[in-house]
Amino acid sequence: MKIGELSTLTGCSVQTIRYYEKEHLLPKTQRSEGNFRLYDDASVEHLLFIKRCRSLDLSLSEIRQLLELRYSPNAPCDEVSHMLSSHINHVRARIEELINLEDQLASLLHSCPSQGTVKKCEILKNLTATQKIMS
Amino acid sequence: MKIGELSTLTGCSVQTIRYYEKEHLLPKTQRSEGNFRLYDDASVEHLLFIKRCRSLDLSLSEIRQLLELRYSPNAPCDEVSHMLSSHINHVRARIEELINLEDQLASLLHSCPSQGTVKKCEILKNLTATQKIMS
DNA sequence: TTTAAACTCTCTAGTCACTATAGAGTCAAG
DNA sequence: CTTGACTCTATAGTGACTAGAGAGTTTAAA
Repeated sequence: MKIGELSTLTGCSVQTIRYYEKEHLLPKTQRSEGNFRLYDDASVEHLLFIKRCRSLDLSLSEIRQLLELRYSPNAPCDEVSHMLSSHINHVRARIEELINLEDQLASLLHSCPSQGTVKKCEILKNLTATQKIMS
Repeated sequence: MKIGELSTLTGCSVQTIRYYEKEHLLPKTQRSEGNFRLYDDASVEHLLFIKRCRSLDLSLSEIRQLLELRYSPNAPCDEVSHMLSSHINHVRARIEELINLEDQLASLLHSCPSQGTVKKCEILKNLTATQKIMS
């Protein structure tokens, strides 16, 4: 199959597929006479693996490592879980940050009744004056 | 004061300050005879405002808008709270996404005892075979 | 007075994971 | 035989910086 079909089968855009090839996440394929990339079922599989990893927010370089492991059947598998658990730690840390942010933003929003003019806006005052926000 | 002092006073790097100027978040300053940027207390204030907004994850273009409002004392202040509440919605949506992600990653991690080799690794199998992860 | 260190200047390129475009070539149907 | 859909490569843009080169300026010590 050509790149367009791979694209519709996997839901990755054509440009993204070419980009993955350039980044060595996909191996270079055979080409047709007219220099079109040719793919097979294994390519679909391979690309879907990448897509699932991306949907878990793994970086391309993490995925590259996973792909290497995937094709090294006798490697110890704890590398895989190690990577995943460090990744989950990042995610958890980011969640903490965002929840904190949400609190700050909510306090800031409550601090101003949103009537009147900017001159008296408590939000802008709070952004100007202090790191702490009074709610 | 020169840019280095502004940098230490605000905790923004020198490059970042110059970048903000280029992006019109900071006005162009006076220059010394030797072409060094010269700042005053108002600059510190201004930059700290930007920094606080960044710490709330507001984008530079959102901050540009806030700065405009800040210097338009008679503008209605609900633009400010409107921007903030749409921002908080983004933050909340992102938190939802990340919590979902965390669940998926945790299931994936649990699916493999992390002993043995890649060949039998349930994590890789789950990443390969299906979108759903068995825990 | 010299000179060395520390600071500043502009300009350019790199980061990440794409996305968008230009301009050219290939292929299948009408 | 031409139109339209597809594909190719190469380049530039996104956001918010960060890093570096290479040059000029200022300040302090020798």
